Amino acid sequence: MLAGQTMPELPEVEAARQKLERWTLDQPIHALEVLDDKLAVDPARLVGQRITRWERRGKALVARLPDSALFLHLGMTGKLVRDPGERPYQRLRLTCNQMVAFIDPRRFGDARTLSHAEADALLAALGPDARDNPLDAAALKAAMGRGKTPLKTRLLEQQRLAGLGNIAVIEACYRANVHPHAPVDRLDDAAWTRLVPAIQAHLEATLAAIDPDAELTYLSEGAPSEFLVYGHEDAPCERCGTRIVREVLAGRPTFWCTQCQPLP
DNA sequence: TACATTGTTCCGTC
DNA sequence: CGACGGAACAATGT
Repeated sequence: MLAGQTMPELPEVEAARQKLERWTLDQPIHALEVLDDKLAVDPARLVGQRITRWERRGKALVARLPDSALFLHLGMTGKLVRDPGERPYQRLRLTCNQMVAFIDPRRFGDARTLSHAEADALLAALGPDARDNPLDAAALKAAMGRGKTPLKTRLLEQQRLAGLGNIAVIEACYRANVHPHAPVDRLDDAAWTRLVPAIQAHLEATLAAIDPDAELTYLSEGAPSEFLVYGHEDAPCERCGTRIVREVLAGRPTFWCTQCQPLP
């Protein structure tokens, strides 16, 4: 049972998309304030137009308007807040019927005004969305490619499968009893077959734990969190009691049970 | 202080 | 030399 959010991964971005729909869909943009010069957002291309659609693919969000598109990525600490008042770290303020602020303390997020063609190209560069287009085992295997590259590395590549971040990959591998360092060439069909529902189960459990009306809160803000294996270094595996191992791979912490997730 | 975190870009290696 | 994988980068709170 999962509770709370950490980084914005696919489920958090989907929750943000739903908020944006509730707050801005079919409404003309009354004002757009760019509070951070790093964001290549041109209000002149957007103000006065009506948002006809909010799309999401993986962690990417795109607002469609008649003549332009607005790309939004939450990065590591991004969130959307209604009526932000004087809260710090606001980077963008979008006002339709009500004001919505893009708040992002780490500033790893992004927002850009794009043409529809540019937005299409950006979305097309991403792999299939990990939730909207659930892959079967054969398609997942094909998407992960060949070679000695660790499964974790490939699952993180957004152009292969869009939406999974470090935590989602670690949790899915644990659920599937697959070693995150396993070279993709070494995984048998049974492993690919286990990975598909493992990924889905993690995403759905995380999504179900998000209160659609509450502001996203992150671990650094003291949000409660309960992962199956992420962060459990040296703690006993909940299935077999073996001590959970931590190692850095692809520059990010990796956790697994050496008993449940043997290296193939 | 070093570390944590994301996705992209760069560079060394095979 | 092409492909690949690790490191660096940006930013800031703990």
